[in-house]
Amino acid sequence: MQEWQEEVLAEVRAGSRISDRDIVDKVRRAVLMQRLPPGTRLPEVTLGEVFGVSRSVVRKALTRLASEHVVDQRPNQVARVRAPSIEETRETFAARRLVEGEVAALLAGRLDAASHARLAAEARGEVEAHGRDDEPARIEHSLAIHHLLAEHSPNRVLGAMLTDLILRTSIVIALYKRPNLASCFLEGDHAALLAALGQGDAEAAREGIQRHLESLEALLDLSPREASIDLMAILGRSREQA
Amino acid sequence: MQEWQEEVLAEVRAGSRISDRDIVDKVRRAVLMQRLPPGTRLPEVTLGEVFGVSRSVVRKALTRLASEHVVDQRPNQVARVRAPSIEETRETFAARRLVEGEVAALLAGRLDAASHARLAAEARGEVEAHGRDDEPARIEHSLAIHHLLAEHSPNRVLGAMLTDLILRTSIVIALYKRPNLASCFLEGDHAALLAALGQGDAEAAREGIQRHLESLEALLDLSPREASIDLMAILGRSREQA
DNA sequence: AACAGGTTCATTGTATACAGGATAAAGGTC
DNA sequence: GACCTTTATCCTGTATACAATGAACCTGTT
Repeated sequence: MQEWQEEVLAEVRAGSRISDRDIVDKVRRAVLMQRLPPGTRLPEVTLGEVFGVSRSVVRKALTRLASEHVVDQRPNQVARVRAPSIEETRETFAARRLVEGEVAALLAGRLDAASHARLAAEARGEVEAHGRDDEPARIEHSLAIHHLLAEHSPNRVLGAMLTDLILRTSIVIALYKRPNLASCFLEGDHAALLAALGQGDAEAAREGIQRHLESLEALLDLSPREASIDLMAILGRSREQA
Repeated sequence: MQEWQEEVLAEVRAGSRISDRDIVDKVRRAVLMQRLPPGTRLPEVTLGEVFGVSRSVVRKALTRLASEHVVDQRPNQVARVRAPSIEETRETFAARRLVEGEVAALLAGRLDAASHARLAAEARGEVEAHGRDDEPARIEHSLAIHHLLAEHSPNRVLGAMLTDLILRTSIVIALYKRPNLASCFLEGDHAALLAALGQGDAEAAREGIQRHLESLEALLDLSPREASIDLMAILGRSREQA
């Protein structure tokens, strides 16, 4: 809670106006980048001081983050960064396969040239970043691809659901990535997907997405943690004072 | 805004403690029952007086309702009951077909006896209520069936998404139901679904759900409204003083 | 040394006050 | 009479104060 306060404070001094949406964005991003590990306490006053606003604004932001499944907000208790279980991780991936597969199928053959070019550019950017061993940049490009799919979904309801699922899977990927793994890059997956989209082959696009997500999930370490996590959650101390 | 205030006030006097969740429940229910038609203004102070709490609690409730897509909350403007467009209605139904179909497929053959019995009882209750021409009761039973599916979904993430979609489709059904139609009852659909679930036939269950939802959507009047709704939304007055 | 009890502190829940923005009504102009 | 401007009112945005709950800690006992 000490180091990142300073980081955010710096960002705050640069930008002048702070609203609840800014707080949501910054916290979401910090969770995604693992600067705020799961279980981190997020007291309202502290956050208020960090962002230079009062508790009212922070409270609204926290409620929103809770509805995005980023933080856990329980009555009379400090909000904490959520730690999705292994089971929930599997379920989130399954849900995303279903939804993103459908979105890709709907999108097949219906992408305008500009959007397709934009997607292709991001895909190129991803392989290039991977070549440079620049994993953060690679992740940005990869996320951009999937977010573009969500944005352009002909079905906006599914698109919004997909946006949520992309965030949630990103969080659990960061959480459960095998530590020895340098990158979660799956060579050619995105290119193949774009090809299927361009050719208008809906089923190929759907299966391309689904296989891609299955491979991604397989890269994670989802072996049961000998109930250590459960014990932590139940009698848990010893994580927040670090 | 006058009549339902009294109703709610009565309910409030009965139950003693009021929290934001109670407000969410009551407003959600009122919207579902069309006691709060789309576009209804929901000022924070008024709601506060109705429920006997201050704006803080009301604000939290409204934010939650907004995240449930029940109300529209825009900066510096009064919250209003949301009026989903015809296009969004179609998209919501499509999303629900996808998600509920998958949930049904996952659930096929995996329902314990008690849950199956509960579902069967609700289905019987529905036909019985329909026989009595008691549409509100029929709706309750029908909703109970679908909510049970969502609750028992092996994939809890999909289950939560389904709960949200059930609410949203219920709202648009109330909104776009053909006025001459007495009931949205589809004879045998639920029974057939239960049979497929009991036999463990995943694909039959999925298709049963999907056909059921398609029939439901077909019962609605989703013909374009000659842009009258759009004009209303854009230059709109003249709806709230009623 | 382990445990039960009570006490203190940290943190959230709720209400209220004031400031700013949006809407609606009144007044003035063409 | 229609249109623009001005003003008044309503309503939300934000901050702050007080109450209430929960967690940590300290103490006294066995």
